[in-house]
Amino acid sequence: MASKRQQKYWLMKTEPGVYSIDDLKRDGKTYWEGVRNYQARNMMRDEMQIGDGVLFYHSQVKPMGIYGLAEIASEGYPDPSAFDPEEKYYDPKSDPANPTWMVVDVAYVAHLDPPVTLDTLKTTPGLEKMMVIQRGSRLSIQPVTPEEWEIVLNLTKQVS
DNA sequence: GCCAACGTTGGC
DNA sequence: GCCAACGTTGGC
Repeated sequence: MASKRQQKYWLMKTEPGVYSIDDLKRDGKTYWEGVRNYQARNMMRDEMQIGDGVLFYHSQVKPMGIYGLAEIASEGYPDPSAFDPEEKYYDPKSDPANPTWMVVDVAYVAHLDPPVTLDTLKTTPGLEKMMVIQRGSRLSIQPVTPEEWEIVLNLTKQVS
């Protein structure tokens, strides 16, 4: 067995009206259904590993920003919502024998209090390259560097 | 509510 | 395989 590789860090975006950090706290764990973007799919399928850190970002809310922490709780597996015609995320083109879309499990870790707002991210030295602050950045799953992770956590307190 | 960014679709 | 049209995301 290969030695455990370095922990990686991610930012995952949701609208609180769809799935919020409060929902995740209530559920403890969820699977990240509904991603229909190949770049994001590839990260879940190929790169995420159990124990990776997640910045839980909320869009479409005031103020926008990082509201909590989570962690990756499984490796990638086929997205069940793609196969269910009743599901909003149903994709008739995805063949269960050769699934197009993948999910990972995501487990609750903590709320951030206060949340780290988008405005703060934009004005904090060291975060200039973060994908989430770039204009037109629509990717719902983004890689975060260890340095960025460290800086973000130093901007707030964690509460469970 | 607007509209820029940008991924996807479909005609050719 | 190109690229214009279209739809969606998401900040403002």
